[in-house]
Amino acid sequence: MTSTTETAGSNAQRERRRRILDATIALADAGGFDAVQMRAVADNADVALGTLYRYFPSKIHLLVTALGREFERAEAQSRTRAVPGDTPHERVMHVLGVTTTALQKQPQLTEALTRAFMFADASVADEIHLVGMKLTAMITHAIDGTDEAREPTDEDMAIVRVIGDVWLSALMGWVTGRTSAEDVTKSMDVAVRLLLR
Amino acid sequence: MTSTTETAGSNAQRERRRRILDATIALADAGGFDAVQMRAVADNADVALGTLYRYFPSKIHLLVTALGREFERAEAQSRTRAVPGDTPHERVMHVLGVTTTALQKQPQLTEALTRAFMFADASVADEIHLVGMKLTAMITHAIDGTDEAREPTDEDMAIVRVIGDVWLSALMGWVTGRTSAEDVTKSMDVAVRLLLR
DNA sequence: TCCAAATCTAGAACGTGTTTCAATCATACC
DNA sequence: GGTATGATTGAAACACGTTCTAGATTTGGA
Repeated sequence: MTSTTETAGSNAQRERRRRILDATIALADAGGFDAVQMRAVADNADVALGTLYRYFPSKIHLLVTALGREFERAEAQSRTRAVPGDTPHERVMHVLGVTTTALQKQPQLTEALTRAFMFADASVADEIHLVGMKLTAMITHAIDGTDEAREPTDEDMAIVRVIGDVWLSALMGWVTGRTSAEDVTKSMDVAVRLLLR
Repeated sequence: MTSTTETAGSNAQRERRRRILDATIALADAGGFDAVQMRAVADNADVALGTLYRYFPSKIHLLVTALGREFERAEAQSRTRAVPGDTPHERVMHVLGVTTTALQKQPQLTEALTRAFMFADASVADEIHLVGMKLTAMITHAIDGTDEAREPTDEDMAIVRVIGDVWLSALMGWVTGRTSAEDVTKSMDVAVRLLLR
């Protein structure tokens, strides 16, 4: 579960890394993507600018790594409980609804992390992949419900990927201020209905 | 068909606007998003930097407007011919395949325009909306085939939107170098199969 | 034709992501 | 303890999007 980068290095280095990511989340939560300024992150984390760049080679790496840490938390928590709902549609919509509500409560943070995710290039592929895995794990868990033993079929996985794509597009519309939070829920509902029938 | 902004102003102004958009496309085609530098666009279009900003308030506006112009061309052309294929699935995949192939031939241009599209905020909503309409028009046309008279149902429109979302996500993966062009076609095929059954 | 207003130009200047560098500090090994 | 190696610091510098300004040019109406 814990990846190499999170445990590598001395105690002091792990502490620095944690302070940097904490400062990133705090700044993002307060003011969104634009407020996550590298000098501000360095100051708040009590490291020099050069050190920040030694840990994270770009603002995008920094934000996507922070996103990965948050997603890890969310997915770990979701894994502990069965998802309520009688049908796959209900269960998937429940997970997406809970997630969307959580994101709505921290719109600036969501904006910062989503923008970084969308802008990330190939050099961030590993972190992106981690986030994608967590998301598909959450949705797959919802489709299967309590039937833990059931192995997801190829069809299931394809559906989950499409749902993830629609979710990302909807989120993009929301964080860029072009659609409302209800629109996100609505388009997810339509997509899930079309796919899980 | 022609919007206000495209025909407004004097001849000289329309010429300037055209030169600016031409320079934008040329730079994007040659070097992608990063190569579209505002000073370079202004130089190549033979206008002052301040004039460029008077015509387009930001780099994102500039690129999204250029994308709109390209899409307008593509959609106008697609409207002239019936889409080959016997089923909606075949026709949609044909349109998406042709489009993906065209994008592959100009990867830098695609990268520049897609990145701008993804980064655009609410202030670019009008231009974004135009692009979205052109895309859904193309896909709807493909679903209906030669049956021009048929009015698209709500279900059709919902399906088209989901396809558009998946397409955008796939494109994002491709332009950021995380997936291959075949992956784009493959995920489109899976999504279309799931939706048009 | 002439004038006022709008537009255009050239260039300086600012903010923020990123790079670089010399000096200092910490760590591991002898 | 002493030292080599690497990490950290502080600060300067650069790149590019964006803003601003003062003067030249164009335009549209009297």
